[in-house]
Amino acid sequence: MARMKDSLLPGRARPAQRRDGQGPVAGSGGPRSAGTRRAILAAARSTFAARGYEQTTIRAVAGQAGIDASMVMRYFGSKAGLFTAATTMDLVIPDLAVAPAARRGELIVRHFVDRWEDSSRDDELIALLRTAVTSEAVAAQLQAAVGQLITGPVAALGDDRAAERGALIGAQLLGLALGRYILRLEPLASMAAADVVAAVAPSVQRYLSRPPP
Amino acid sequence: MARMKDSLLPGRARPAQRRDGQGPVAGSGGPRSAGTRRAILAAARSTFAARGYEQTTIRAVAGQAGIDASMVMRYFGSKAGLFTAATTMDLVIPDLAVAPAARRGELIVRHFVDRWEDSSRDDELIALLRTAVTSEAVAAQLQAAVGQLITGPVAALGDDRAAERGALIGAQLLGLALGRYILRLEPLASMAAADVVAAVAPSVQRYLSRPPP
DNA sequence: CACCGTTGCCAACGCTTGTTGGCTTGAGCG
DNA sequence: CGCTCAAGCCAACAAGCGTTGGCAACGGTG
Repeated sequence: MARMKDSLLPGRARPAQRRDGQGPVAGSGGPRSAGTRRAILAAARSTFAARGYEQTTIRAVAGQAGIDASMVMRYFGSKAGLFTAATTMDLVIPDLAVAPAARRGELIVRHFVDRWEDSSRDDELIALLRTAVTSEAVAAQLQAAVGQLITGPVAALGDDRAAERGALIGAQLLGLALGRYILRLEPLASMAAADVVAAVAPSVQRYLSRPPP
Repeated sequence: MARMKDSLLPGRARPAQRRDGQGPVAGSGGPRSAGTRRAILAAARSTFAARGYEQTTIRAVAGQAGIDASMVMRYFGSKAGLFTAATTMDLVIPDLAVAPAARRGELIVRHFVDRWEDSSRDDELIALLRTAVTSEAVAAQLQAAVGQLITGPVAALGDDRAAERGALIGAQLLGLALGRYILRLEPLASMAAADVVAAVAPSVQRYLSRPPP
């Protein structure tokens, strides 16, 4: 089998599987050693976030985790499996109904900016965004995340056109993340989080409430 | 010299230069054969846009241009040189002063959306965006583009805080391009261009005119 | 103690990539 | 015709990559 251009695209479901039928499957959640597993995942998250998918090498992740590259393979089956395991976001879905209608835009923006500012966690979003841009499979993953995290709550308010509003809000928020955390557009990158929220929230508020065209 | 992880970062200024002192330098604009040169550039633009920098191989570009990979090297010196030559945007800077103040947001959004919809040209932006996300050098290139195309015209209106307004508008527009053309968030990706302009323009208008925090 | 599964490392395989140098072809010109 | 020079192709190189299989150390259980 060996290297097949390592495309991260579907069709490479589970190539690893040891030849002896028994033993835990490496790909999903084989509990080999919880400590090492966490070390690998932490190293993978930060490296994927810092360098993107293609420029991240399994050897580098292994080195940062203090183990050998073949260990990463045994734990996660493949580079694509490692990426998947490292970027399964724990979805904290905002509940828009708790805020008055006029402040829901601010609630959304604050929710995401606060999350991203916590640098121990925003690695996942950065890694996902860096990779989605060149991988259709990961792009689909991000589409789904936008659907669940944004369009979903909007639809839960009973809004028709929730899909359109969700996509517009998603584009605004992804642009914000791109400009602030990846491209580091100044002065956006060094503004205080509260100022960013204050600047962007009204736009999101308008996407939430504007009448259909 | 050979392969040095092909990082696209600075420091690899001009490695090509034939050993005989004469002859046109390959890197910048050597007029070897105008037709072939254009064919390579067109193939490079579409491939870089479609697959991103790392997943684009010189062999693929050469194949699409109907020539050999070594020809690409002789024309452009290196993969990084090819990318640079393929993504030098011809800046068409919008003049905001021609529109009344209340319609300048619409003017900006329409300017960029119209440009991107012309698929023969938006390849450059897509390629640039796909690559900027994983290359600091190209990210700097995009920063400069935002400065010239957005912050510049805003500043030309005599606005203080132009930098802040420009960065916010840039983030909104880049998010729009990301969602519509790269991630293809629905229904944003299939909306009519005019509807997109109508939806996003008021946000840009507000970034242009909102009072400081 | 003997057995066995786990954890880990080491060395290699096979493949792709950017890049180089030499060869062939063909047109222009004395 | 014979020479030159650009344009092009072919074959190879060196390196890095994901991935694999075998082997050493160790800890628990009979």
